[in-house]
Amino acid sequence: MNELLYNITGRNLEKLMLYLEANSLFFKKNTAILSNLLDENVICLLISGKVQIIKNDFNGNQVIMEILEKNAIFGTTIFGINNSDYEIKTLEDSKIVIIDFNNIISNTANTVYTDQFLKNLLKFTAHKIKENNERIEILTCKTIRNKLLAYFKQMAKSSNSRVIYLPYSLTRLADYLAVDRSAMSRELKNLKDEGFIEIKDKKIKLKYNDY
Amino acid sequence: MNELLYNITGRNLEKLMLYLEANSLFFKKNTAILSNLLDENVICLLISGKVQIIKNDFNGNQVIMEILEKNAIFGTTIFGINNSDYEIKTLEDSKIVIIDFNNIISNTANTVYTDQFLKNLLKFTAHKIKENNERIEILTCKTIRNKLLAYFKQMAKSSNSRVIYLPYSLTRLADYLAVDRSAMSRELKNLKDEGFIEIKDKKIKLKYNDY
DNA sequence: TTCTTGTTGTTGCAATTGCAACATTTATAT
DNA sequence: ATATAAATGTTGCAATTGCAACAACAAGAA
Repeated sequence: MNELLYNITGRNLEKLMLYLEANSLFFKKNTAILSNLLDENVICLLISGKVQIIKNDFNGNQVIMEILEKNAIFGTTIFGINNSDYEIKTLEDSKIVIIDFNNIISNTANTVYTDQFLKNLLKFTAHKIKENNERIEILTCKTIRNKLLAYFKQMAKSSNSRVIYLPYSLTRLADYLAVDRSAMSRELKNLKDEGFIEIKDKKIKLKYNDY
Repeated sequence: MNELLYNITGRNLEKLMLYLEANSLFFKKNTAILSNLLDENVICLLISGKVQIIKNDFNGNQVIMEILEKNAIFGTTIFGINNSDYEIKTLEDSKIVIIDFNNIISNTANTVYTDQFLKNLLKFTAHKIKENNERIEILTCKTIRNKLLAYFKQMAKSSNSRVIYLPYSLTRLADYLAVDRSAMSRELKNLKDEGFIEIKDKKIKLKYNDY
């Protein structure tokens, strides 16, 4: 179940979709979607299938930003897909519900289900803000070492442990930190050699105190 | 009027505050606030006065992150004030309304005024996400030049013009881009010398085509 | 298995950057 | 008006980084 539809079922769900003028669309595999909506302000629920977000950087090469699975939530303006540098494409046949953000804000229904939907969405946006702020905190560090340490600090805090597990590959971590992978690899080695951390696969143990 | 209270007045406003268990607190000038709430999830409305957000960086020096005026909205977890590195302090006698985010999400009132409040807050969070995404887009550029160009591009897009006006000082711009001020100054000079831009005070004219 | 694709570690080198320091100018407060 | 604080421009230099290239390895598909 999509988190935006938490606690909304059956007849209420139907009424909600009607009220928000939600469009349920079906896209074939490898279809570009939203290309005509990039200047709108829409929220999309991926009901089934798989979708990827691609960015065309200024050199002309395409970078895969994210791959979204069932129940993912994505969108345009408010979710970072600002402009024509981006492309959204299905990787599999996909069913997507598209909702205009303005319909959410301007509806005057004030029913149990619209209320629940607003709360669900608010929870989602609040979480998104937290994620973004955490990344910004890291990205504003001036050196790769400090970026890594800031990242470790956040991970340690959220898991409440000085042993942390990388949720994805080092290659993707380098993307997340917005640094060169090989330079990050070098810096990880330095931290290891200097005794600050121990790494084994995706497990990192912090050996300093003030993390 | 605070934007979170848009379209909520009089008796409804009173009822809303009651329902959300909002606390209206008064703080003397130069008082640390929220220090006991940093692990909670609260939203604060600055009704009157002035407040600053300070970050203690790892070198021990304090950086003023933001100065907030009347009607500002700030908070803890969901608004980036994650941990003990931050301090929030009044610069003047200030009146602040504090609302627990959980009370917003979990209330079951479903009235005209709670509904309006949810929409107002949602609008605010959506805007915040957009701002954050824009900044992240800039911060992930690998060189100062590319950061500047990405920033210019966004400014040009939002003002729909290739003449843009910096909303704040170059010193603060350097902070926003998370680069050294003097290095940024050097790069601005390069862009100027190479004929890509013209700068006069806070006015920048973009002289290249694919912005 | 074999092929393909993606991840990781490593290193030399050139380019970029942060840092420190200083002079000027501009803004703000008294 | 004068003093104080903040913003800007500039530069040398050392440190950090991105980039390119390659080898080794792992994972997954055919």
